[in-house]
Amino acid sequence: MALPKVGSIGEYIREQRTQAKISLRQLAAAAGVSNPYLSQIERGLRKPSAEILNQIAKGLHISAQALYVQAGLIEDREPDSDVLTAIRADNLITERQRQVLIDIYESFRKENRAGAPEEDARTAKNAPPAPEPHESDAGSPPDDESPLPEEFTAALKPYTASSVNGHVTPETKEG
Amino acid sequence: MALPKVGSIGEYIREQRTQAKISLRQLAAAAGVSNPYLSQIERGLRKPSAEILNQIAKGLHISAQALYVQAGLIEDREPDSDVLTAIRADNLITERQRQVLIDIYESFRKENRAGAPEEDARTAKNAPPAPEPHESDAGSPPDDESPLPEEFTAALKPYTASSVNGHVTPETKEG
DNA sequence: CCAGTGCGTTTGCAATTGCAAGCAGCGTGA
DNA sequence: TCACGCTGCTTGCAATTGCAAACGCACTGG
Repeated sequence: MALPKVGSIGEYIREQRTQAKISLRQLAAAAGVSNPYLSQIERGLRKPSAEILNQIAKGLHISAQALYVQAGLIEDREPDSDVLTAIRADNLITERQRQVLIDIYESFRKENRAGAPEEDARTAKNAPPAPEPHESDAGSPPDDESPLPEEFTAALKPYTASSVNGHVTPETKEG
Repeated sequence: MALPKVGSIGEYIREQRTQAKISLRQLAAAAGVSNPYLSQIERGLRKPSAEILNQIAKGLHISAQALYVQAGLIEDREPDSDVLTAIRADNLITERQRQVLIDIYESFRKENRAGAPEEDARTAKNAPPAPEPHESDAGSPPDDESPLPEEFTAALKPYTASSVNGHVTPETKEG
């Protein structure tokens, strides 16, 4: 059981690194870890400690939280209701902006589901005990089926359809 | 290089444990770690890995994030808002989608600041409540009246151009 | 008084992390 | 062709994690 889970975090790191167009040694130097160790981490041969993980996150200029979540080290929050709840609770944006954000988020989720039926979002280590019924407040707008206008999805296509997903490993060749 | 914070995380754990009125062994059992090791962690003699930390957090029924912050493993960057925190913590969207959402949200905030610096965005009459885009034709009507708010398309402009994933051209492959 | 049970701690060891050094492959220039 | 620099990968080894077993102490009670 030691192996499989660790792999995803390694893949994720490598994905982020290649996206950033930096070499393994560069990231290793930026993160303050040795290059062979980073190599082993990326291939899932080693399970980096939290400190190393944090340094790698800094080297990649990504959120350490995202990395921990990928590593399955943070799992308290409800994964899907959190963003929507926060958006609905935010009072610094207009109602229309709120709806746009919600639609975008749901569109992303939908695209991910369609494009990657395998729940790449890292198989949950613990089965979600009870899906919290995050009921909307009284004044919530009835979200109907048609979430987004056409041009909207069209504008998002470049991110959702092909390139954003990016789990297809464009030129990850090994062996 | 030893982090001086390691002590603080131990103190924090012990604090939480005593507050919960549970013994060291009980917490060790609940967290799935050995009692001697937990003892050493609490006294700062050992630096627990992220996995152990996560298990301890679960055993304590506290947020793993809080523990990571205490351990100095997460930048204590104050969350700009709950929305951003939630977006960053979400693992059901890709990294690029995350960035798009963050950028859009910040763009909204920025526009709101410029337009109505002191007025609560919710009270702004600028935004009608819930737009109901009951589109009839899925074709491309002349965009004399876009169903999308202007701020939205403005926010998306920078991404549609080229800069979402940094610089790489999405589908400009050499073939 | 001594067995039994709980607490936190110490000790010794297998397993693992993380690194320095070195290896093989690829592209560039003399 | 060789030298150089770059890419990532493999190999030993010190240091550390994390645990099982055992220790000392306080409390209960037969």
